[in-house]
Amino acid sequence: MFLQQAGFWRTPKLIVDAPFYLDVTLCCGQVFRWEKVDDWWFGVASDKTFKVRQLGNLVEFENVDWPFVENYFSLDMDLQKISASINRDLHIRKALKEYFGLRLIRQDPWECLISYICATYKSIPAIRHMLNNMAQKFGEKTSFDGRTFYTFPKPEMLARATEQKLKECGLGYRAKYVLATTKQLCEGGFNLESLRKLPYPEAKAALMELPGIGAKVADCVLLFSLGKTEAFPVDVWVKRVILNHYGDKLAPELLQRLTTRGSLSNVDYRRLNEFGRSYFGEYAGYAQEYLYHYERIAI
DNA sequence: CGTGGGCCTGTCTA
DNA sequence: ATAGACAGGCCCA
Repeated sequence: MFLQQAGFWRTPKLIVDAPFYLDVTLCCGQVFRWEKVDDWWFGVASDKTFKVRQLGNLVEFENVDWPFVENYFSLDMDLQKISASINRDLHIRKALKEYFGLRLIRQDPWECLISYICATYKSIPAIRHMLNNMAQKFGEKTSFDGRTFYTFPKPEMLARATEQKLKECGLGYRAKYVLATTKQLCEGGFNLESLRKLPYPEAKAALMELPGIGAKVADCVLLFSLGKTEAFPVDVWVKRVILNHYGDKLAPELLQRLTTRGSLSNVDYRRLNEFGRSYFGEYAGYAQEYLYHYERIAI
């Protein structure tokens, strides 16, 4: 992965011998709590507070070791192979070319789950706001590099919250879903990690049993934290991508409904999801992320 | 079993 | 300024 290590021991500098585009990876909407100060990104992941930056193919980081960084940014995945696998048409080819090096982050499943319950019907700045409020109220305070951070609250901590307290974090109607799901994870026999072993459809069905988790949230959790690269979340942006660039690959009737109706029905979600997975294959989730980001930036 | 309407509230635009 | 629309959907009737 890296060819050489040099420099001051506290700040390892690694020449990464694999395509990696840090800024896009952290900006493309998969994670919400990273913060850029000058050219350093500061973040908390699984109770580790660290910073990372990229200068060309030189990646520097502090307060964390290389194996963690490599795993977190899934730099062990062969992006050339993935790219070749999803490179099915001219449109995605442009997205791949523009943002090559965008990586799917391996998030903590618990944090990912709560984050995406909160993400429903909200804009990214608002999601960030909610999650930071929750971390500040229920997480642990840490300090690093002269700055203050809060870890994402553990399930036991959040289980002690009340619906009112969560609403004060700006969650609105999502508060009761977060609380109910948290309690099921703490008390009930629901084990998030065990979903890794299940095939995609079964893991998805299991997630959708939890309060506040529909098909879209389940797909996000599976893709971003449980290693299901074939998951293909369909949000308003992906719907736009499909309408604008893949309409000719859909049934005319479906295309007609999508253009006339605003919101996506459960059935139409499933159809778009199935389209994405069958069209792009086992790495459909990577295709989704490149297309999503490309469409958002193009506005 | 498929569909339509309501929903908390932070942000952004006019 | 202040209202109004919209936001990475989910649940229930």
